[in-house]
Amino acid sequence: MPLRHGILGLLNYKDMTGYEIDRHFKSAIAFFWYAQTSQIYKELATLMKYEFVGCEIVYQEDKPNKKVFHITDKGRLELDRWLSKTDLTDMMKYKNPLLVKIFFASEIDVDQTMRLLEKYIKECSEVIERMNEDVNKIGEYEKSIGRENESFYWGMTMTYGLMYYQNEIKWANWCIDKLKERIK
Amino acid sequence: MPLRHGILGLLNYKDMTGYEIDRHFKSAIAFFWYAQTSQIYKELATLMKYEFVGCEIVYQEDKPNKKVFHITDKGRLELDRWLSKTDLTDMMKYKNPLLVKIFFASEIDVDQTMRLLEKYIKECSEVIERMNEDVNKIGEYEKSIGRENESFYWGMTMTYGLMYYQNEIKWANWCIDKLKERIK
DNA sequence: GGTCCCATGTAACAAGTTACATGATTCC
DNA sequence: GGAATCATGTAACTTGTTACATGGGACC
Repeated sequence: MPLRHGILGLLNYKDMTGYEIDRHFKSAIAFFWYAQTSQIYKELATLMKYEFVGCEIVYQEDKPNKKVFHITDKGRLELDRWLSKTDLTDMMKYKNPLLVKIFFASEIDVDQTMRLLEKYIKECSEVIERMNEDVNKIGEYEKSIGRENESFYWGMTMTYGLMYYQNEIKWANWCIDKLKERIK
Repeated sequence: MPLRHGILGLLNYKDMTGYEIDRHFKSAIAFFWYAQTSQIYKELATLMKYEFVGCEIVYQEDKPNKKVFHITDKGRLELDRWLSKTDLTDMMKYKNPLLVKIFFASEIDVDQTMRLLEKYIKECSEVIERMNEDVNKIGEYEKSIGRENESFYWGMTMTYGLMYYQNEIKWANWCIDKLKERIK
């Protein structure tokens, strides 16, 4: 349910439109929970059904009309219930399609596997670059969310991201070295 | 599609029953692609429909009858097609429910967050322990799969697992230190 | 008597993906 | 003239989860 509760978490900071929520999921949250725009709107509909959120329609002249969502007491209760759970089963269900490919890589030739790993290193570097830009936007983010204290935990996820992608690069380079040893 | 192609990958090594495939997904593959038993049987049905696999029923007296699956030429073609793709979009859709929780952790008290992180460290350590046991079973695995060369790539995923979970522990400890600084 | 291994699934549901659909305004 | 921003979704489909269902044999 991370998407569901992620949306509740954002609405707990301040009222937002689906569009704004989507933008958060495509910036600060993107590297650890990518969500489709369509899924966010679908999830908002579900949250309305459960009465975890409510909404008001705001009519605008220069821009399209919008629905501003707000969290309800029931929603806040649900958010706290979820955040307080220390159950880790979800967290231990790590899934990595790249490793599935590597596991069976003996079927394909070594060059192709190396190219895949090199491409992966490039992608990871780009994620790190984007994240470094985001770190500088921390003040901006605080303003958009209207709170200061939250950035402490935001920093913790950012540090995670940097450590994670650096580790990925380290591993991929190690693999490439091993593969080079093998073909020579 | 990693589950689909994971099954094809295993059947490419040798013929297996759904039960055997399930056991592989719960041992060597478990830490990077956990699959429900029910989903494996469902996926096998889909693979039959596409004619990527075929099966024979083997009647047994002392044990329940079983269906032994084998990969078809069409299935082998599909496996190679998937393995050769160097598209990384799937790989970059990293999802981490723990980070979603940490991102919003300012809502709950610091002690609870620390307990969550400590529990996570424990779980990660256990995964590492289990993996270390598995490394010693490498010969056994080779026998069960009937090949030698494959364990090279299997080793690459094992190294990944060890690096990944060690990195997780490192990060979680860093977070706990930061939280301790904060409350004192 | 209880648990583990072997062995296979179905049904209902939840979550996520892909493709499509619309349309005005603003900025370069 | 084209791209980006604002703004909201639906429909069809795929993938994954949870709960249920069955049952014999081996081992302690």
